[in-house]
Amino acid sequence: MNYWLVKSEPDSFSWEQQVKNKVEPWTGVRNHTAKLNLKAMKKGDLAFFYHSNIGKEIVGIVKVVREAYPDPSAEAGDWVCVDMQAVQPVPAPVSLATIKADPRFSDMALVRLSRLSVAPVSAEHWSELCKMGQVKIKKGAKT
DNA sequence: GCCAACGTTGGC
DNA sequence: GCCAACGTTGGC
Repeated sequence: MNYWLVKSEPDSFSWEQQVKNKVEPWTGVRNHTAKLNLKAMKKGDLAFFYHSNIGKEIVGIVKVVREAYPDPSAEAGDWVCVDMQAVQPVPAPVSLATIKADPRFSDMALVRLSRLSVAPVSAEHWSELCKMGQVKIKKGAKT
C-alpha cells in the first residue's frame, strides 16, 4: 500500500465534483515524472486530493480503484490515467503554508517539487497529515 | 500580475 | 548531444 498526493485546480476539477461523481478518471497528466507515479499506483492505494492555485490545501482523500490505463484525453503519446474514488473529506484542510512551516515535511515532494502534480507521500507523512486534518480513519485507510 | 522553477524545443 | 530561448505551471 502506497500513499500519494494528487493536485487539481478547483477551476477545472474540484473536490466537490469528485465527491459528486464518486469515481472519476484522473486524466490530463502531461508530465513524465507524474506519469511514472501514476503507473506506480496500485488498486487500493490512497491519495490526498490537493487544490492548487485556489485554496492550496489538502481537502480530501481518494482511493485508486483502477490502475493506470491509456489516458483517453491524450491525443498523442503514451500518457496514462487512473480512476479515483472519493473516500472522505479532510475535516480540517491542511494548507501548503502549514506544511511548509513544519520542518517534518521539508523533504516532501509537494514542497520540493511544487510543479509536480502527482507525488508520493511517505507513510509517516500520511499519518501525520491525517492527524493534522482531523481525519477519522475509515475502512481501507489504515495508517 | 509577477516571478521562479521546470520542461520542452530548436539551433548549432 | 549540448545549451539557450521560450512556454507553462503554480506560489506569492
